[in-house]
Amino acid sequence: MPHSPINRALVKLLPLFEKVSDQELDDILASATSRRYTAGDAVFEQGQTADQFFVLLHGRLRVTQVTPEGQQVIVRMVNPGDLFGIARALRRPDYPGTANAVSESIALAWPTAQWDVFMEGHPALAVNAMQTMGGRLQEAHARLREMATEEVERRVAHAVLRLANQSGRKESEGIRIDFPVSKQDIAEMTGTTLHTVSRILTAWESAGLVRGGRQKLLVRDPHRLLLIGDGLAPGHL
Amino acid sequence: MPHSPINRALVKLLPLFEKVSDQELDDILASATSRRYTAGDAVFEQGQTADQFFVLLHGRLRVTQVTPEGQQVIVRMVNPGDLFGIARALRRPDYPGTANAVSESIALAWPTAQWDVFMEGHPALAVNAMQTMGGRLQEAHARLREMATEEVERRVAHAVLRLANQSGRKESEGIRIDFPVSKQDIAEMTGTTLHTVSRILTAWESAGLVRGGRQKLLVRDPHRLLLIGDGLAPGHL
DNA sequence: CGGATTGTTGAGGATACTCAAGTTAGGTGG
DNA sequence: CCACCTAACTTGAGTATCCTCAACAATCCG
Repeated sequence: MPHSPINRALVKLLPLFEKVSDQELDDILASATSRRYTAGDAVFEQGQTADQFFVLLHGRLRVTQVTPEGQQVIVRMVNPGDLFGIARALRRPDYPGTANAVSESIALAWPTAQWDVFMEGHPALAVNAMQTMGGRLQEAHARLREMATEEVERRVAHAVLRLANQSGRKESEGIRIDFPVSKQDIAEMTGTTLHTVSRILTAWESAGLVRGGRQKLLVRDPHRLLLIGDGLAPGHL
Repeated sequence: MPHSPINRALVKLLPLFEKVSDQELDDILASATSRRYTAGDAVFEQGQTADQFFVLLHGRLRVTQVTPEGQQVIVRMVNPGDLFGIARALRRPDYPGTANAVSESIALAWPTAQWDVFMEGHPALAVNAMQTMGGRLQEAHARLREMATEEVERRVAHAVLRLANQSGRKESEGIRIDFPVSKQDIAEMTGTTLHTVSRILTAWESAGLVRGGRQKLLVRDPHRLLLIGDGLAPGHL
């Protein structure tokens, strides 16, 4: 599969490549390889030497970190168009987390050495990459603020809304999270246990806010969920 | 005070300007102004239009965010050499937090409009700035992981160690945090209350790990603190 | 049709918060 | 220089949230 020629049209519209000329883009794509991953596959693992960085074209990835004690934390979800595995930009020799495909995924990969070349040679790309990191930093701070100040139910509400915004697809009955999410996953995003998540979601389901199922999630009433997230709706009746 | 000529030697050694030529540096400094802040002063406030970005030359700043409910969270401490207030890099029109001097401080300031000019015109600077953001992102993730998985005492241990590493000065008896830190501050860094911090620190003081005082903190035994942080030493007894 | 993964629900208990005094330290003005 | 005032801190008691432990049910997959 590697070294198949990559179609410029596929990536031209990604925000990451905004204001990058066709000429530059061809140059950039020349050193890329395309890879396919099936659900469950690891794109890279925590601690491994960071010899590549990636852009996700299709699918979803879950990036996790494992604590020394073996507890897992979900750092973020990678959505199509996202840059990931950019350990090099952090001047790290290894990947700080593990990236797993949660559904069938396709990514472009470049050798790490290309990073600095791209950054120095394509200022527009550098600005876009910086913006990507900025967005990620803001999300991390938002989550920190939540973890520091909010009770579990509100954190779960925010996590679910974030999933709906980033990876939701509108359906007749609400917003569907269009990849498999387990209660354990939500627990690892919010710093709680799957038990607590289960209790909260069943309560919400009774209230008609969401509809769950085995690794399925449909948000029926985002507005009321937002109220819960902001502490303006009951919760602990 | 503004528009006094700025000495190149003062900033030449900062990591941010590594590999930036003298020529470029002069160009960059030409549009900078230098400002002084006394303890307590706000450099900028949350929500304010981000018309400048800064580099701290001397002193310490505390960057906080306030939740809609009025709870404060300390996002980070700014140390000499650090870039801060770079809302522009995040494509934000306003500052996402408030920066207060905790001790006498001096900073360089540039108009926001210069940001893109610098990034496009000085690739070395762009790479360094990206690295700065990368470091910050890693710290945010580390804190997230802590908040998600660790109990309060361990989080406090990590926060204190982080302060010691970033802003500590070696003394005969240990590592002194060389600016005023209150228990409230530590609480706002770790997502707990000043009461709990007080209880933990007095316990540590009895054990000879630290020595406290009104807004004072001296780490006497970083090694044992690290053990507590990693969950390898008692704590709750 | 088993086996495994995922999810549900209950009971009990611990961590850490809230509420409530009170104490100490530092700065300020008389 | 001392008295006072405030901000920072200490400490105790009661309690709520949420975790742990435990058993069981449902769903998916081969």
